[in-house]
Amino acid sequence: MPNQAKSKVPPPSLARLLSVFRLLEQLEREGLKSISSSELGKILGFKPDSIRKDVSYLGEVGNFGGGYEVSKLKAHICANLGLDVKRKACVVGLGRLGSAILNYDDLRENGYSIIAGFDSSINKLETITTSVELFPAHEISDVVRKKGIEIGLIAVPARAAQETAKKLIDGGIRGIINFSPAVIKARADVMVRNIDLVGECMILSTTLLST
Amino acid sequence: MPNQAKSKVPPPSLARLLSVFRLLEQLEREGLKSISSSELGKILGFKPDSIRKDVSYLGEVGNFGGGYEVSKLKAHICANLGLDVKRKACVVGLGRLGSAILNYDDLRENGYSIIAGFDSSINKLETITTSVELFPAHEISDVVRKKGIEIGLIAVPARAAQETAKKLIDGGIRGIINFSPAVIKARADVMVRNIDLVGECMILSTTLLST
DNA sequence: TAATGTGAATCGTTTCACAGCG
DNA sequence: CGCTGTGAAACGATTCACATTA
Repeated sequence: MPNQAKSKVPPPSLARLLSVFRLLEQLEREGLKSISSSELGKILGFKPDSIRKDVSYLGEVGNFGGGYEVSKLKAHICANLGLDVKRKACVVGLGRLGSAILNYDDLRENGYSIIAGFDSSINKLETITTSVELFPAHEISDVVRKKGIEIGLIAVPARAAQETAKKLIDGGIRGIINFSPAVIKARADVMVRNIDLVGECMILSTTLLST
Repeated sequence: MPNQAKSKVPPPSLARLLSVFRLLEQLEREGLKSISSSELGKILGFKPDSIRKDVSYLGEVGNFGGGYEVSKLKAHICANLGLDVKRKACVVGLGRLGSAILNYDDLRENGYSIIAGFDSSINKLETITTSVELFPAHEISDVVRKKGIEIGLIAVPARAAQETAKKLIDGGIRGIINFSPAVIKARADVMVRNIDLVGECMILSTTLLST
């Protein structure tokens, strides 16, 4: 019965479903009971057709006459995509960006517990005030393994990114989000996602060059 | 002669080309003269075929026997994608994340001048130490217009994101990078890109649910 | 009737295979 | 010969059109 979501959901659909899910959380808080695919699409900027197909990858949930029941659709997506599982995460690199991530409430509110922070500068570890436990960088593998941390957020300078990733992977990390512009090599079973601010700016630049 | 890059470069190719460009900058600094598509692919994790096709969208530059000349390919991508144009940017929302972005050196080093910061809290404007000029949020439209700022980086809470975007757009902004989880509506001629940390974590979670 | 769910058509990207050049 | 550049084939995602159902 626990529909072990066969990874047959195309990546773009997955991304949209996550957007839908988070919108549904908000709509539920606002007391909305029901919503149609076109209304969802209007709010999120997707085509209603896409949303319907995305949802249908997870099985049927809608009411043919009158859209989707908000709580039902939300629960459906949540269960199918495993969003109800809480994950432990850590941050490596406690500069401005790393510190910001360390204290980013949105993560906690969405089921991600940041339970460790790392930096190679002992000085930094002593001066930062946070409720998260801090460790020197050479303890990354140990701490990740002992605490069962699954997700690593890398906010170190580019030149230190690969080495950082290696330590995380050695500790048994499952996924990495890399904020540095460096390219990270990882085993196939460790998923890496890059958040590249400069790259995003360049995409804007390129697309806007028609000024 | 200035090859007004017809926007016939597919979006995925564009993203790859930007990665290649930044790698080439690094390789050039390291003194490398020449590189093949397969070597580029190995480093960046792309298929050599893709890289060759991506590059070919911009015209021919390679040497048929021996790969690409680093400086030539770099200049070629730069010119075609308009990466040599410097852009003015601003940051709205000077919490931890916004402050980190305000002082993010990688942006400056890649041709993006952050020339203004905004926050609705006067108190915050007075306590932050930065070399960037700071303004209260109600001056966004004015400052953007007067200074000719093209890119706006939004790091405000979700509930304030749309309103912030409106002010930027009223001031004539050309592109927005939105770090908040909120969905932003903009005119078709204003490009919006979203950087969604929680969403990225959820994509990891979903893909890793096979633990 | 209004909206879902879904095969079929369409569109865009990637991969393949190889001709062409240094 | 090695590697680029590129049509053609394969693949995957989106959009369309409509049968289906409360």
